[in-house]
Amino acid sequence: MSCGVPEQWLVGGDVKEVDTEWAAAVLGSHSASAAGRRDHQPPLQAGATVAERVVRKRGRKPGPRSGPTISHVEAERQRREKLNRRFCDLRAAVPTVSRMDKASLLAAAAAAYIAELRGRVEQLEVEAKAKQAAAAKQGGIHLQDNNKLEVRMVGRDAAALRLTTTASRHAPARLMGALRSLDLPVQHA
Amino acid sequence: MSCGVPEQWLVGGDVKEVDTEWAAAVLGSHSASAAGRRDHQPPLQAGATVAERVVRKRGRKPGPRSGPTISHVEAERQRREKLNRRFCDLRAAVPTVSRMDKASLLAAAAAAYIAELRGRVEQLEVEAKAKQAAAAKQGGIHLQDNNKLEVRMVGRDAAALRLTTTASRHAPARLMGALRSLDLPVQHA
DNA sequence: CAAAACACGTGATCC
DNA sequence: TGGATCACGTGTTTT
Repeated sequence: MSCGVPEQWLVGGDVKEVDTEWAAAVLGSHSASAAGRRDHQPPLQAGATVAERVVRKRGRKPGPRSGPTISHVEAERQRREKLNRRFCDLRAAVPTVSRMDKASLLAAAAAAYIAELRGRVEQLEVEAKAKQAAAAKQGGIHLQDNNKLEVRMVGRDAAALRLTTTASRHAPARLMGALRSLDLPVQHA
Repeated sequence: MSCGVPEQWLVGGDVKEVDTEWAAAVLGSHSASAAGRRDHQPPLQAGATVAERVVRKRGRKPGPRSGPTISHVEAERQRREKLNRRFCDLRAAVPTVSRMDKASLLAAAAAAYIAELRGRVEQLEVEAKAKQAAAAKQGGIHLQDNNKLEVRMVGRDAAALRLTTTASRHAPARLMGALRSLDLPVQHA
């Protein structure tokens, strides 16, 4: 039931002029509040609260203005609603079961965004590297730096390799990766 | 200047007790507002507004409460601030020159999020396909039969490999081919 | 009860 | 002018 659709928002048909005896408490601290909290079903549970919403309107003028104000509050309500809808849409997209504050959610979203961009860049770089590798391939084996790979056959069906490199920092790991990428059954490291 | 750091927040040193003659308008519609609008530099531009913030404090008790309220408002302010920070972080991550409403921004973030996830699964699928293709490649050496490849590290930058195969006809040649395809500098065979 | 999170109405401000 | 967006203080609910 969480984050669902409006679900009969503005329930009780006639919503206006609740005729509250307000005599004093002139334009008191904007009384109205009453709202169901998270999980967005345009927060507000049916009951008495709908009335509470429109309290405040009687004598004549609470403050300087009265005309455009009521329209303003509605507009603001719509804005809030839209924003929360977006929040929910994002919650739906997030993997972790959505028990997040809006703040944390935003953080996650930003993280995902940069991750997405970084991924793009990475893939492009990879493609570029592939190009380069393809260009350099036909020459077969070229000994850049002082890298050496000695292969000595042992019997008919066994080979002993000795890889010696200077510059590479994680040469072993890269060798393993390369071998694995060949789908060679590596038994032991 | 947009979305920057606090930049001397709470500027004017002494900020309290603006001594507003408030006699009437007891706890009027929470007067205080005054804020620089978007682009978040903890919204509020230096000037007179800083004072406006702390208006309302005089006689003694505006309403029933006075104690925990002032703490509450501060907490809420911090919450808002944090949230807006997140919003800015997200704006920074977004490519389009960042002239977006919070709502649109959220939408974009959600879109990016799902894109990111979709990219992940896509890449995984691609990898799986690559594995399969590599396995099916006829030149390759795959682990059917009793083929084994033992790798033993010698020092930090040297590796000794031992390839044992049964069925292959020209195992050594194919090994060399495979290694060559990796663009590894092979010195001796 | 206190702290945190949310929703609401309202005053500004910009276009 | 008026609609759209924002920040703010406060009341309410959740933990």
